[in-house]
Amino acid sequence: MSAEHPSLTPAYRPLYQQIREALTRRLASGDWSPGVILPSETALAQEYGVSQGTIRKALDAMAADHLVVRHQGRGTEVARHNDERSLFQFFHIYGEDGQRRLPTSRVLRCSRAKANRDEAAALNVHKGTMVVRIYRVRDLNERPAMTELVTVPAELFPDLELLGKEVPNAIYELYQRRYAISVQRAVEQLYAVAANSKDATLLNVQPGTPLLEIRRTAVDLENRSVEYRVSRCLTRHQHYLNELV
Amino acid sequence: MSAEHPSLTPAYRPLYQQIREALTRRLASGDWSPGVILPSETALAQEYGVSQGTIRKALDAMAADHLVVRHQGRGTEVARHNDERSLFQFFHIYGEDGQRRLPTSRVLRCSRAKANRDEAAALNVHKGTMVVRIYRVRDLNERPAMTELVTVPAELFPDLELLGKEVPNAIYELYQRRYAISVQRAVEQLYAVAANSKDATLLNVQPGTPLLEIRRTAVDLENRSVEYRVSRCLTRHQHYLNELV
DNA sequence: GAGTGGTCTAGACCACAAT
DNA sequence: TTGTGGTCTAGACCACTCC
Repeated sequence: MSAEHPSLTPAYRPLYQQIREALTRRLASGDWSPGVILPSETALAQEYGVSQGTIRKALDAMAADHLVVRHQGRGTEVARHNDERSLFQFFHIYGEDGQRRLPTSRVLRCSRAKANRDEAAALNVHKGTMVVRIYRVRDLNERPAMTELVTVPAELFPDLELLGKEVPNAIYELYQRRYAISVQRAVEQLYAVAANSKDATLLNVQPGTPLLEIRRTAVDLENRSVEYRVSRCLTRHQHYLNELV
Repeated sequence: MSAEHPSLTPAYRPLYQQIREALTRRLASGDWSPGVILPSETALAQEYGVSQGTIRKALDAMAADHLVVRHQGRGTEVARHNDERSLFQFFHIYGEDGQRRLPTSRVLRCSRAKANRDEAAALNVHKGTMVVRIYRVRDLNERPAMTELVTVPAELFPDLELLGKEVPNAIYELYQRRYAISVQRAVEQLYAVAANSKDATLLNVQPGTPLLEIRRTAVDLENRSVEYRVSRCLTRHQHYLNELV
C-alpha cells in the first residue's frame, strides 16, 4: 500500500517513520510554508494509503520535534519562528527572579568576511568561505548582558550584510521569512572565559571578569549547519538554565 | 470502568493520564522496585479495566520520562540508576574530542552540618536543618576537572556521613539502592565565576581563573528536592554541552 | 453544524527474548 | 513455543474551532 506514493523510500522502516520522513521532506522543500495548515489526518491517510492512526503517529513525532504545531479543532500548522518559540526552545538565560524575557539588541557591525577556522569547522565549509558576521550587544532589563557574534554562510543568506544595523532582534524569524531557512535545532557548548578588553568595555565590567561563553551551532530542516554564534554573557544578574528530564 | 480501581483519582483527566499517575504512585511507594519487570500491558489493562492501548499510552509517556524502560519481547522494567543513565541524563560535560566519560572522584570531606541559606532554599527546608555535605574533587582523563559540593537532607539519608571517604562515585545509584530514593529529574543553573583559593589549589590553577559553576537541584519520584550540588568546572579541556531540540 | 485533532477501544500481525 | 512489546488498522465518541 505504501509503494503507491512516490516519495516513500523503499528500504524497510516502520510506516509511520517513512511517512514522517516524506512529510519532513515536503516541509523542507517549501511545499508547505510556515504557518500553513496541513491537510487533515484523514486526507493525508488517503493520500498515502495508510490508516489515520499511522498519520497521527508521524505527526505526533513531528510535533515533538517542533516541526509542526497541532491545534485541536483547527488543524496541524507548519511551525513558525515567533518570539515564543525563540524563548522556549532556544533562549536559556533566566533572570534573578527566575523569569526570562527576550533580550533587546544593538547591532555594532554587520559585514561580509572570510570564515576563520572555528567558523569554518562549525558551519561545515572551507576556511576562507565567504560569511556574514553580525556583532551585537544584547541587553536584559536595560542592562548590557552579553556580547554576541553571529556568523552565517554568505551563500545561504544573500545580501544579508546590506541590512547593516537594521538586522532585527528576532533573527531566526528573518531567516525563515526572507531566506526560507527554518532553524530546527541547535547544539550549545558552554565555557567559562575571562572578559577581553572589548567585552569589558561593552558590558561595562573589568577585563578578566568571568563570562559564560556559549557557542551555538544551529541546524535547519535539511540538517545543514546554517549559523554559528558565540555569546559571552555576564552571570551577575542572570544565569543559564537547563532542565535534565 | 475506571472507578473500579481504588487508586484512580476522581477528577477528570484523560484515562491514560490517570493510569500514568496511578502507576507512578506505585513506583514511588516502592510497590515495584528498580529493575523489576512490570506486569504485561494486557495484565495491567485487565487490572485497571481499560484497553491495552490506554495502558500503552501511559507506559510510553513514563518511558519518555525515564521512569521505566521498555524492551520488546522482554517486558517493561522499572528504571534503574546505572552509569549509562547517569551519563546520558545527568552528565553534560564533554571532552575536547566530543566524547564523554564519567569522572572519577576523590572525596575530601563527608560530614553532617546545618543547612546554609542557599542549601535550605534549594532543598526546600528551613535554614539550620541538618544536612550531609560531601565535598569532592572529580578527575577527567587523570586531570582534576572540577570541585563538587553535594548537599542532601540528613533526614532522608540516615548515616550517610558514616561512609566518609568511601562515598562511591556513582552516588545516585547509592541513593536508590541504600535509601530507596530515585532521582528522576534535575534543574541546573550555570554561572561563570572566578576560582577562589581552595578551588585553585585543588584544580591546580591560578586563583581567579574562570570556572563554570553548575548549581543542580535534583528531584525524586515524589517531587521532593533531595539533593543540591554545586560543581565548579574547568573548561580548558572540557565543556558543558546542551542540545536544543 | 461541519470539520479538526484527542481519546479510547478491539483486534490483527510482526519482531524479539526467553525457554 | 510462548509471551512480550511494536506496528497497523478500523471505527466510535469527545472537545474544540470556525463559520
